[in-house]
This record gives sequence, structure tokens and C-alpha cells, in this order.
Amino acid sequence: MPRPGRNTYSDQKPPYSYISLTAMAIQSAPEKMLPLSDIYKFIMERFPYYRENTQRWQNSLRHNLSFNDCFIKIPRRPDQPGKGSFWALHPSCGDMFENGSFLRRRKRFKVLKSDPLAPSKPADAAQYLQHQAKLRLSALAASGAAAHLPQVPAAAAAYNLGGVAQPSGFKHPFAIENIIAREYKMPGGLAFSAMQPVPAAYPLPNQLSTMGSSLGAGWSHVYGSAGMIESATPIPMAGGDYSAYGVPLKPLCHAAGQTLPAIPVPIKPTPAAVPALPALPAPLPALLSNSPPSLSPTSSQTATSQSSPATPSETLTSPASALHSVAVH
DNA sequence: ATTTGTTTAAGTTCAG
DNA sequence: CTGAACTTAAACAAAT
Repeated sequence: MPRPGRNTYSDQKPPYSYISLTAMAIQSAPEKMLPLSDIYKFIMERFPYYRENTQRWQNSLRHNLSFNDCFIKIPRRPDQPGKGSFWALHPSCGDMFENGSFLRRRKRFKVLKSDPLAPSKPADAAQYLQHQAKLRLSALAASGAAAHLPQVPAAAAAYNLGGVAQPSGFKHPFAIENIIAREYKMPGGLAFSAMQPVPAAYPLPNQLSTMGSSLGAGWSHVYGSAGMIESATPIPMAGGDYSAYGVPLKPLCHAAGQTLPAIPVPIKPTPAAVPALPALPAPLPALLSNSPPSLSPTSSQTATSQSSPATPSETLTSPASALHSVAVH
């Protein structure tokens, strides 16, 4: 057990597409965005399968990031070291896996680029996300676990999505919590099994629930503190297995990853109640309805602590700029 | 030189 | 069966 050796753990391919894997990674981050290398890390830490053939799947993953509109690229600030941009989920990509399968979406999410004024510029997206992150942090602080909050640029959400603004408490359907939770609840007896063509050898998350709490023996394709056990497991990858990356393995997603609820909670109150383009009027009410368990109080915001000198210039305007997005067919 | 990002193209798998 | 979603490969530009 201590030494996984090689290929000790199931090397079966996890029942997730690259899109869902990437979405999970992104959602696990406090800021809801990650650089490419951290997406890699997230996946490798949790899915042993992806600790091999890295060249292959990472190329595929990169292709997916570029190719799919559900991923948006957010530029780094000049004062931020590091390579590449951050990747985030398009705010209105909705639940792309409503059908229950994380292998295949019903439809591909596509953004209709209509007018050249389209606010789909990365900068706007960045502001949008930062704004959201700020809200979440603020909410957290207000809830008591106050510490020091990074001064997120006060830029208001410029990423106007025609009413698709999400309350800070909102969790994307891709949040690993949600993914797990969904499998957990599943209406009626219709459980996870109903959707998985996966070989029986695949212990699935919902089975894990019945197993009590002991991971390790359960989810064979997942490795490490995937998030459902909040035991202080700093991810047992001490060995320099991943040194190929030369990345110091700073607990970046660590913070969000291990703070997931021990018991998955239903996130979405009502399924089918979250269309991609709801056009809800004022989504600000229930902020802490289900306060995200992420952002563990103990772990400071180590992640991208870029706190740039608040640029006071912003206006909540950005009116007619409606970003059309739709599931293309 | 390596990493990151974009794009094309062909092959595979699944849902309708 | 067909089309769409997905995977994989590969060439290449850009950034670090």
C-alpha cells in the first residue's frame, strides 16, 4: 500500500472525457481557473491512468481546450509569473453533461460569435471570473472564516451574459462536488449504473458511499484525496513520480481539492431547472445557500494570489453586450 | 529548446 | 445506419 509501485492501481481509463476531466480540474480551483500545467496535475494526481502516455493525452487535452468553446482562455497579468494563460469554463456553458454521462455530451457547447462587439474578449472574461472569485471570497469572509482577502481588482463583471450572471454561491455543474454528488443522489433508484457503460470493474462513486469512508480500496481509478474524504491527505504522491514536470507541486488545487465535503451534498435543488440561458432577473439572492465547502479556512489562498492594485475604474455597465451562446447542433 | 496554443485531419464510439 | 461527439495524431506558431 505504501508503495504503489507501478501500475498497481487500476489503470483503467476513467469514465470521463477530456472535457469533463478538464472541467473538474477547473472547478476545483478556488478561482475557477487553472493554467494548463495545473490541469495536468489535477488529472494525474487523481487518475493513475493518466500518469502514463502523457504526451498523448496531454496533446488531446490541449486540443480540447482550444477546440471547445466551453473553455475560455484568460490571460495572465504581466506581474504574474508562469507560462501560458489560465483556463476557465465559459460561464454559460451550463450543464453539458445533463444526460448523466461524463463521456459524451448531448450537444457541443458553441458560442455564436455574432457581432464584432462581442464581449467575449478574454479580458472581460477574466474580470468576470475575478469578480466571481471575489464574491465567493467575500462571502466566505463574511461567514466568519475571515482572514485576509486578496484585493481583487474591483473591476465589475464586464462579462455580461444577458442575464446569466450567477450568484457567487453557484457551483458549476462541473464542480467535482457536483459530479460526485450527482452520482450520489440520482433520482429514484435510477442510479449511476444506469448511465455507465463502464465495465463492472469500475467502482463508481456512488458505490463509494456505501463503502463508508475508506477510500483507497474503493475508487480504483482515482488516486489520492480526490475530494470526498476530507482527511488530511496531502495527496500521497510524495515520491518524485511527477518530477517530469519539474513543477514544485505546490498545493495549488490542493486547497480546493481536499476541502470537498465528506458527504456529497445535493447542489442543484431541482434538476432541469437550470437551462443554459435562463435570463433570470436578479440572481443575487441566495448567496450562501450552499456555501461552497471549498476554500478551506486553514489553507490560505496560496493559489494565484495576484491581488493587483485594484483598478478602481469600472462600471457595471456593459449593457447590450449579450453574448450568444448556444448548444450548436 | 520546451511549453503552450491552434488547427487540420482521420479514426473510434455512441445515441438517436 | 448515420451523424455527432470524442480521441488521437501531427504540423506549426507563439511565448517563455
